[in-house]
Amino acid sequence: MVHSESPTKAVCDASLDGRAQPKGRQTKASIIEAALGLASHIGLEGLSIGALAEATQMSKSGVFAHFGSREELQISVIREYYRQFEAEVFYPAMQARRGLPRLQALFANWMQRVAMELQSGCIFISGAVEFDDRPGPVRDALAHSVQAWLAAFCRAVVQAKEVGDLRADTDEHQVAFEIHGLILSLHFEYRFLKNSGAVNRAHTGFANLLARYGPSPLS
Amino acid sequence: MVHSESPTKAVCDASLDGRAQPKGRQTKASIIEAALGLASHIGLEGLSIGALAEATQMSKSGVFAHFGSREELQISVIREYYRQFEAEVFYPAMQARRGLPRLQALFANWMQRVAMELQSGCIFISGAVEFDDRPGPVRDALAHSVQAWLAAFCRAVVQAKEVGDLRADTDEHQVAFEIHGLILSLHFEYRFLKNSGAVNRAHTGFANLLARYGPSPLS
DNA sequence: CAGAAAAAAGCACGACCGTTCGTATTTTTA
DNA sequence: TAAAAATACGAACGGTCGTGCTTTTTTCTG
Repeated sequence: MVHSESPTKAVCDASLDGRAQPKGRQTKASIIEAALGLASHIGLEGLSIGALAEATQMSKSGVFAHFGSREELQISVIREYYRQFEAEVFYPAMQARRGLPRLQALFANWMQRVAMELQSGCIFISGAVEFDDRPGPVRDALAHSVQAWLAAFCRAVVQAKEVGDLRADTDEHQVAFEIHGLILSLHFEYRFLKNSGAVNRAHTGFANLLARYGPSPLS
Repeated sequence: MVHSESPTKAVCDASLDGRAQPKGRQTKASIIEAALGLASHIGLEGLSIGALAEATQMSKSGVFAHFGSREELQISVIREYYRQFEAEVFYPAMQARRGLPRLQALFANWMQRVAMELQSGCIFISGAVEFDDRPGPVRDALAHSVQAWLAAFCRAVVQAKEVGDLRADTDEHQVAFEIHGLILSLHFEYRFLKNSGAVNRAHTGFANLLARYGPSPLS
């Protein structure tokens, strides 16, 4: 419950006091926050209600009652992760000028979020691996979030084309595919192999990409 | 080191008959094979001895006795996957000429193995996500296998440099990083998002990479 | 402040987990 | 072929899982 305040539902008053918000919602929010912390370490599948109850100093049934099922809990975690991802990766980059600056900001924030924040991993990546063979509502929620983000990234690439920062014949999906690859490779090498050189390689890879897709000096 | 050719123990006679091999080893091998099949669907962490017993039509304790612990079973699976990876990705590509042809063969086989074989995923990738925060012998075995393969791939890049198929100033680790990214992006989009266009994007990405690192026409 | 409503706890369940142990059955060896 | 060794089984253990039910406690409201 550091800052977690959902601007969607009620008016925001958590900064003042938690009282105008019904008690239930705010403990639910704090449960989700703890769950997100756990899930980013051990994965969505590793998330257990027992461990979550211990982490929040509650009883298992007390935690459970807020969601009604484990799947609903997992979906709530996915939604919260998406919200934070938006808030820390997407929106800040929107302040940068359209085109290359915004693209660079998006990539930098993405890198930061996905691999470099101490400890916690990215549940878009771990979830993709856990649920690639497991259909159901959790997978659907995850795929929906991931696709929303990738689509947003693609839009930024298109804008960069329109502004003239990328060649007019650039295939935005190809660019997104390759950049996503850099992120995934960074996640793999930095998080799993503990190879800190991966950070620079991701930066270099991004620069190489821009050099290739950047406007040709002759046109 | 992709050294471990690992027909280490007995002479290979499984092709003829299983009889010269002690009975235990051959059922153990069949257990591992079934375990590998299970693990590539549900992950190394999802592998359970009960499910494995059911798949092999054995009792839980009968399966268990061959390994002594679940971790040892997981490690056996990792070793077997590495062996198959070697046999299907690495060795076949060794028949191609050093340099670009071999690099292309390695990449093609890698793609095939990692994402395109129906259903089963890559436990190097799923394992990396499952064990990036979980120290222990399983993680060590996995990291060892992964690093052996990545090192072998790097060697092929160096050879391509030596032969003159890549620019002399190419950083082989950077190339490996970016190609690994293409594989991971393929795995992500093809396996999780079920986007079949990812196959062509990986190919295109590889071609783009070669164009960049290929010998400059001026030198 | 009282009563209604919401929230959390307590308890129990069936299922599955990895693991152990004693025993029956094979397979290998002498 | 008989003894010895390897192999498989069945039952059971303590533990954790997700999930229902009932009761107690807390919070909100008139």
